[in-house]
Amino acid sequence: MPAKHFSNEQLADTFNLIADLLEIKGEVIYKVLAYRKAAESLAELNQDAYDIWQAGKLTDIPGVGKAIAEKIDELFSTGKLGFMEKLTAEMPVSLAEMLQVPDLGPKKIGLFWKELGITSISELETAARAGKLRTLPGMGEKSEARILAGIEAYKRRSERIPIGQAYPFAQRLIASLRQAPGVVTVEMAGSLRRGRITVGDIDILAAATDSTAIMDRFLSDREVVRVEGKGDTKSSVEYAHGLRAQLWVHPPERFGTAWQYATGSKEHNVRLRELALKQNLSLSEHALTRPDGSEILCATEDEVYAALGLPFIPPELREDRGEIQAALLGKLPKLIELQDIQSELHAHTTWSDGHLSIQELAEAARDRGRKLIVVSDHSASLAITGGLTAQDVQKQRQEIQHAQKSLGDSIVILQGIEVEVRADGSLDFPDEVLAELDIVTASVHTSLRQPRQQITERMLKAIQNPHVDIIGHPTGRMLPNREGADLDLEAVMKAALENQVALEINAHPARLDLDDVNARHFAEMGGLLTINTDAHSASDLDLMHFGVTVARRGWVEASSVINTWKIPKLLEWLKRKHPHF
DNA sequence: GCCGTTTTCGGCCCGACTGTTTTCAGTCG
Repeated sequence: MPAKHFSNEQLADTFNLIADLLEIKGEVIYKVLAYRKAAESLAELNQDAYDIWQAGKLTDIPGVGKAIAEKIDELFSTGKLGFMEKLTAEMPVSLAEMLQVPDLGPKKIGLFWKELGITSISELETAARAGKLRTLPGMGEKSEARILAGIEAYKRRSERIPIGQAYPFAQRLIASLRQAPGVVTVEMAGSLRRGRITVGDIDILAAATDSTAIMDRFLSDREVVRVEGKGDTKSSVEYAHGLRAQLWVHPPERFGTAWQYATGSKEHNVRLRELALKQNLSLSEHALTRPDGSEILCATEDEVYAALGLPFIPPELREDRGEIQAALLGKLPKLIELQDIQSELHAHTTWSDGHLSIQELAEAARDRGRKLIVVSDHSASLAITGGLTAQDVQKQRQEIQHAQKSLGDSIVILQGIEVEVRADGSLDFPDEVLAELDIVTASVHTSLRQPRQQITERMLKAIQNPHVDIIGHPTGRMLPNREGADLDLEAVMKAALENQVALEINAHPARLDLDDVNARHFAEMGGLLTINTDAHSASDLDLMHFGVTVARRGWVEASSVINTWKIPKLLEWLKRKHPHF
């Protein structure tokens, strides 16, 4: 049977588009939600929907029932979808994009389309400027102006902000808000607190008995370019570059429910509310409410979860990926913490493109509590970094010994390398040199666009080298714009497991590679991970928490991460490929 | 359109803010 392949992502896009169009058309909302749920579920799937289709098990996918399974079947069998063709004959697809405009929703898009024939954002802008919108029912001058402001905001708005930018910005904002009089607590919430790699906006939650002072401070910040909304309990603003933030203020005795609510994810909160309803409790940001209207107030999140019979669920797990079920069964993982990190196994010095000498790097690592640091400069073929040749290794060894003598037993310095995996899968150094080094990280920096099979085989070849300990930033992605290599990660993980190679979670916020989902999968296979900053300067060493957050989002425990191990255990592990230990 | 340890039919999470309205609809998170 001729069959066309669609990725899970493509299927999800299709059903999301159907949902958007149906919603604008005015279809009952639960049908729309059903399509969105199916799309979400497909996007999150860690298995190819095509394989599930071939096995005839589409309806095993959560949110996929008879009707949606038939549509997936039609897509795979014929490459087309009659339902979609009929829908797009009825209404232009460009209507769906209008949903991206803030303060513009499906109802108004439907109204403008049916009454004025408006089908795109630019047509909407023209009509608004001509004052045509205000004449419609439910519309007025203010609504028209609000839509124009929304269109302006949409044009300014960038994509989601990388965590590396949003996090420091949020920290400064919170530090400022904490100075407002009468404020008890100010905390990060939303996707930033959950550690998503990109965030749509910054969510902040404050506890105060009177919200006036902190709201004023929030709204009058000199970096604010637009106030999107303001109230006693909730306000939102936009800063330059399209970055947005919102602030909720609740009384201290209700801070627990409020923080839980503001942290999300939305899907986690829906599951939690469903669980509450089964216990005859209604959960909101204000309280848990019994049927008679009496309230259970929670000042902490612990109390919220405890009231529902659950242990505390760490924010990084709150993505509706099985965490509530695991909590009910008492099977939540004991997540790795920043304090568990003993060693930094990936850092650069002036021997390649780093900014610090070996001694300075070791001191900086020691000052941050590390017990061991690996000097892992680039190898020579990555010419732009001025990397090491095999001949440089001995000279560098001497400098390391010198630094070790000077620093005594305050920190252990090992000699490693970030050896380049060449385009053909061979490594930049001969095996004898790799064996002599203390630890070897192999990384891909070039020819990342090789076809899937070629780059996968190249990676497998590197993993099978008898002296490779770690694969650095496995996919080579750069956030937010450069996609990683088209690797068969399943095959890479299997080979890494067989060859006792650890996969890196690179903690630099531009990489965060492996990602959370794959780190979880590999750890569940029994694989070993390592979390490293890839530091090129002293301050880079402070980025470790981003990598730990990725691991936590991947349900990873400290025992799976080799640089949490005590030094003797780590050295014992290295011995298997570096006999001199 | 999906789903079921209260249901195969009748539900499907909860509240703030805004604007257009005199009690509510739309949007957002």
